[in-house]
Amino acid sequence: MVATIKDVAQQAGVSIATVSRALNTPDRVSLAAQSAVQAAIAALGFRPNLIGRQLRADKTGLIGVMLPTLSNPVFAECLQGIEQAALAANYRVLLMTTHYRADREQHALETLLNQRVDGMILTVAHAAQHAWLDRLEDLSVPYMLVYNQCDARPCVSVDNRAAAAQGVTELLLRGHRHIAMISGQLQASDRAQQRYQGYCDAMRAAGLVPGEPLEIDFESADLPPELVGRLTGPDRPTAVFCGNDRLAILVMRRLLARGLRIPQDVAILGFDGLEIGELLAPALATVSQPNADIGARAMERLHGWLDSGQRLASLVLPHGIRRGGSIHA
Amino acid sequence: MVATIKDVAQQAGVSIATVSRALNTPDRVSLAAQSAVQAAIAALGFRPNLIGRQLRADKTGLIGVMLPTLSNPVFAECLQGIEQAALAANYRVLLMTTHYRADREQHALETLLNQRVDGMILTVAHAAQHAWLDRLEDLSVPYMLVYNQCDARPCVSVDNRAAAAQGVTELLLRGHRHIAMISGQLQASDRAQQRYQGYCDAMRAAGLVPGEPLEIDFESADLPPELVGRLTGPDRPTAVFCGNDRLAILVMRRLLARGLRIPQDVAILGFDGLEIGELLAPALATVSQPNADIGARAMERLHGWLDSGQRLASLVLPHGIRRGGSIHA
DNA sequence: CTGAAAGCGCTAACAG
DNA sequence: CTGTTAGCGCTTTCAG
Repeated sequence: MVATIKDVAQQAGVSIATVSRALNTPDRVSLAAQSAVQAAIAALGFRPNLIGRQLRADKTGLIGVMLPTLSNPVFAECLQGIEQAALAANYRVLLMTTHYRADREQHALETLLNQRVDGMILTVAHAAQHAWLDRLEDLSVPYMLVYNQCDARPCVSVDNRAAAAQGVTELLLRGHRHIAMISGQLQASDRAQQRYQGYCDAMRAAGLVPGEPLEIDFESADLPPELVGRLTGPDRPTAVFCGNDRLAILVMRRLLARGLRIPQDVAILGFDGLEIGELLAPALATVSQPNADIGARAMERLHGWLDSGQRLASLVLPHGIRRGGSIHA
Repeated sequence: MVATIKDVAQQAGVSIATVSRALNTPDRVSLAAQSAVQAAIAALGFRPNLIGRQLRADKTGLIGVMLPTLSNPVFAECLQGIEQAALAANYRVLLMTTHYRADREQHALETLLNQRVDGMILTVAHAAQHAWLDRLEDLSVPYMLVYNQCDARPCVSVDNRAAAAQGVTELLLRGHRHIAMISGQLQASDRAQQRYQGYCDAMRAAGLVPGEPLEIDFESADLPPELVGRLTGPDRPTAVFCGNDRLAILVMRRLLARGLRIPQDVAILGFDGLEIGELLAPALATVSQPNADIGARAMERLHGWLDSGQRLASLVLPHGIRRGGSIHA
């Protein structure tokens, strides 16, 4: 059906080796052969089968990307950055999402490994203790973590703990003393834990007792009533720090619907820096991360690693504080 | 380094054929051999090289997905749906984005073809006349278009023209007579053209003269001043229909910043049904599409095609009208 | 139930 | 500069 290098060789009246050379090292082929091959390629509509090439070369030019979800624009933006950089480095992207589930992480990693991707860009639940990451190291498969932050692994992230502390300090500076933190399940995300640490740091530095984190499912579409009760009841906090912008948006919606005024009755601070937050009313204040950059830089570093064989260190990118109507009038 | 089927065979004291069978058709292998092979696999940490399998089978289990951008959540949500359905059907996703550029469309299609994906899910600029799509048909590579809507091709989409007309009719019902349409470049998107047609249909049905479309780059981060001038000047429209939600959000922001009240001074209607629009103030009214479903259904149909060899017809999914504060108080 | 051998499409020695 | 050949890892006849 579809033409192979053999057909081209026959059509052009040369050997398959010459065709291969004409394709890969044109300078080592006579002009006559070169043009005969080109003509044959055009006539047959030949396109090189990358599978054959990959098997032979033991390299695929594929980068495996594993992210929790694309419904959170944080990861979509990051993936956009990865894809951009991958294109520049002439790699292709194989995508898998895990929805914060360990079984899907495992399945994805296994699949990517079997597909013999040249390298991986991953966000995992817990970078520090992760049997599969250890396995990647054993196999010396180059990989970069994004969003995860962990001394022992190559990561591209912001300094989650410091960033969270700085964000909470903004709330403290505005006079808040009763500040709650809402987070996705700590057990499903080391970043969530680090951000909680940062919250604790800032509270303690101000001589306050940090509250327990109020956990909620990362992918839930709304707040559980119990949580809404705590945020609107008599003992409610005057400010809420949310572990990510998606949660912050859910909280804002629910509290506004309950008739609370933001920021007068309660201030809201997010984490991520989603663009869309700026368009909300009030505009969402947030600790911002350079999401597309995180992806792009991770891909660039992975490319360097793949090129040089040299494992690269982690990269901490600067975070920002975006002030907005949700924390001050 | 990494174990192959040969190593497993040696370790287990059987032939490579038996190993292969133990992997693929365990029932055709004796229990003794089976367990010897399993032991060897575990001992060596063997994982089957899919590249070898793919070359042999002339099937990759890969689905090529080509979308304009992931910065627009419409496509991220769609991709999420695709990925979900691909997982269920045991396919993997190879992702490329085009940023509405013809050269990148071409490059992506070429790459996917060379990588021998089993099928493709695509959004192209213009489905009707598209040389590469014709090429796919010639090669009988199964593909499904998403968002594009075109009689001659297999598409999963809403009825763009009817949906747009229905949306504009909502504005007409509220007494608007001077309704402008803002759109991404018509030349880069057949959907944009169809939606403009729908706008024209509704206007004419009301005895009004449709305006020329006001074009703006799909990926621009803000409105050009010239356009802002037209929307705020003395002859400004009382309602604006935007070809997608992202544009609508930009327009809302700009006009609010200029001191216009929405919807009293100007009503805004979007197209896409992004969730986030509900959280804006005022909430964005929009013509909604089932984005994740569009992706998932496209993948399911592609799977059917791949399974049966039977090309499947297009699927038109229902759209919705989401009323919101941006068109009525 | 098992093994030997061919071959998927391609590249890279190795000879000439 | 060019052709012959081996072989990447795997599945699948075809014999036994």
